[in-house]
Amino acid sequence: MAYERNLDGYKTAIEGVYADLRDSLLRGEIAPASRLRVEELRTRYDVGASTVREALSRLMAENLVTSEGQRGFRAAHVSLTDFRELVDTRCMIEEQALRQSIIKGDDQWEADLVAAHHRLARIEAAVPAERALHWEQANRDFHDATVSAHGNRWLGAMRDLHQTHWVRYMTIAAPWRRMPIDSRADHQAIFDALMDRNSELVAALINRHFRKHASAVEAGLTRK
Amino acid sequence: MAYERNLDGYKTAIEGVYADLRDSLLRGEIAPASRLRVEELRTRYDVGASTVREALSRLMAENLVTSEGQRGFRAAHVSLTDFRELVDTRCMIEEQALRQSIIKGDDQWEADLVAAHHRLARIEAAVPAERALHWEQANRDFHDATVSAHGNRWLGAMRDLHQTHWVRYMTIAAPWRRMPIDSRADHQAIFDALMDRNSELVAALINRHFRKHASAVEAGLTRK
DNA sequence: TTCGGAAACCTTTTCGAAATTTCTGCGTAA
DNA sequence: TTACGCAGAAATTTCGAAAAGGTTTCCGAA
Repeated sequence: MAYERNLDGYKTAIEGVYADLRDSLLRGEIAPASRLRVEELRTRYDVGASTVREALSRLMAENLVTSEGQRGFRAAHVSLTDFRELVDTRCMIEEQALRQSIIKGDDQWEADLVAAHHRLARIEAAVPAERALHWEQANRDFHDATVSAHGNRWLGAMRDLHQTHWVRYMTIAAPWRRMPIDSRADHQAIFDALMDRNSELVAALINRHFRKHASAVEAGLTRK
Repeated sequence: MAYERNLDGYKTAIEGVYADLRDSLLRGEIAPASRLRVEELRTRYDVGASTVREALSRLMAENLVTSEGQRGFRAAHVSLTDFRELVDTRCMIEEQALRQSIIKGDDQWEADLVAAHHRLARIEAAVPAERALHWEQANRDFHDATVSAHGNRWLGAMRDLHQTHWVRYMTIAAPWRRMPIDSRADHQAIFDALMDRNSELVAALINRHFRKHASAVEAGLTRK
């Protein structure tokens, strides 16, 4: 298991280990529920025991890692039940963020949204090769732009957390599912409804949109 | 600043320091935004540096402590803006948890709710001396009982987090406000609406109930 | 006086070994 | 066969000192 990581560019060693470990967890390189032995990580990153422990402690903040007194750390477990609960709350959070954004959104919000949607639409209309390269980022930017006017940090933090775990489930259970077949129409519809400031329609659309993505993950989770 | 703490009863020293520090933070014994020096805490609890650091790292999970690379830890800051955002999301979360509970609630939920409401009503009808002693716990138990059937761990975790910070703001900004004058009528109305499974009414009542509490805190925060 | 820089000081961060606890495998007794 | 217990191994947790980085103070030059 000899692989060297680059921990440069971070202010402290803890941050470097934290970032790399987080990345491994989100990429699915570390299996859910597997043990994260301090001694093992210590040699992998070539740092002290407490540096590793502190990085792991910080990952506990995002529920990516769990710990049980005197029994070490583990990667967060995954389950169909857990994922379904995640989807439910994610829908709720996104819906609320969108409703707030529609209420508070100013010209700047609209302008940013138009731009983000334009970029995404271009990519979704492009050939598969290009899509694969940029879609993920453009998709995320678009969704971020839709809610960018909500202006509530607590809501934002919850949204980030749910997005993080969503990505992890995607990677673990449906890594092939890069871009859902019909997301282009979804995004157009959401964009139009937002420009109309039609909250009810936006709410209905985003729920459907998310649950469509979710079903692919559920299928992947069930298969195992 | 010589005060001895009891760290017994915890599996690890980290957990003990974590629990005591958390308590101090919630009691307002540690001022918001004040620095949390490792060296100072080290001597206070008579433990090693990394034990303190890890306890602080775990408090970061709950946003009770912040850290900036190479510049140590600080108690979370408070502000009127932050509190208002907290209140908004707390209302949203509680409303959703209640709606889910109403949908999923079974006989057990109803029975527990009746019992919790009964206990709370007794205390709210009692003489001030007794109220002061038990109201806080009974109030919390009642609200927990109202949402106990929602069955979504993500929602539950968010709810706990918001409740934690709510308590902190209460303690910091309005420590005298033990029991709002008219919470008795509020709780009765919420209870009745729940038994009727009237979601819309419950939603309206809980928002009003929370914002009533919140205004006392806002006044306290503004005064400073 | 004001500014720049350097030294002294303080704090955070990092490490590795020691202490503590849990896990594992094996032998013994019921 | 199953249960129990007890070493030995393995892993976690804890400590305190040393290294690294930030902050303050003070001195001299402009």
